[in-house]
Amino acid sequence: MLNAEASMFTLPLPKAAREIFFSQVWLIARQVPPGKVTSYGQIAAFIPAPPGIELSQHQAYRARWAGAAMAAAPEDVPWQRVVNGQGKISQRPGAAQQRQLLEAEGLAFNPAGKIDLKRFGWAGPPTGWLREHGLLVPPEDPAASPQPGLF
DNA sequence: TCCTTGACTCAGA
DNA sequence: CTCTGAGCCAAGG
Repeated sequence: MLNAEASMFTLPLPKAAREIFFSQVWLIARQVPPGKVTSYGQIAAFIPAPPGIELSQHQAYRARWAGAAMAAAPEDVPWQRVVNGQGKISQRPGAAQQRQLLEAEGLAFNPAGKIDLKRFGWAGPPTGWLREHGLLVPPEDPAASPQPGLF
């Protein structure tokens, strides 16, 4: 155990791996259209483990690495469209501005400060785009695609 | 060199 | 719905 008290810990990402990973986060974040949001974890799930990083470590930390990437995002990245997996804005200085920007794009927040991801959640990039950029294509939900020939 | 500092998510109870 | 625990460190001042 490490740092248990002050909220949450860690992000072990060596410089070389970080450069690759961050640029992929930004690439995906730039695809999120106005009026939609995605989450740190959803973006991160499209990105393969960077060279030299264990898969288990990647899976444990990639969402927080995505957060770190957004903190360092270039001007042209719509950082406000990335929220946490519960549909809430992660608490930090700048959170108020994020909410303001999203409301200006037409997003609605419930009294708990939560966005309805069924309504405003982004489906993610098209499969072809993901493949072109060397990103991971998520497995299809078998229940979502009806079998041809079956009633 | 020591110390601080970190935009997360998921499963279980 | 809320709450907990687990994941287990590299940079920069």
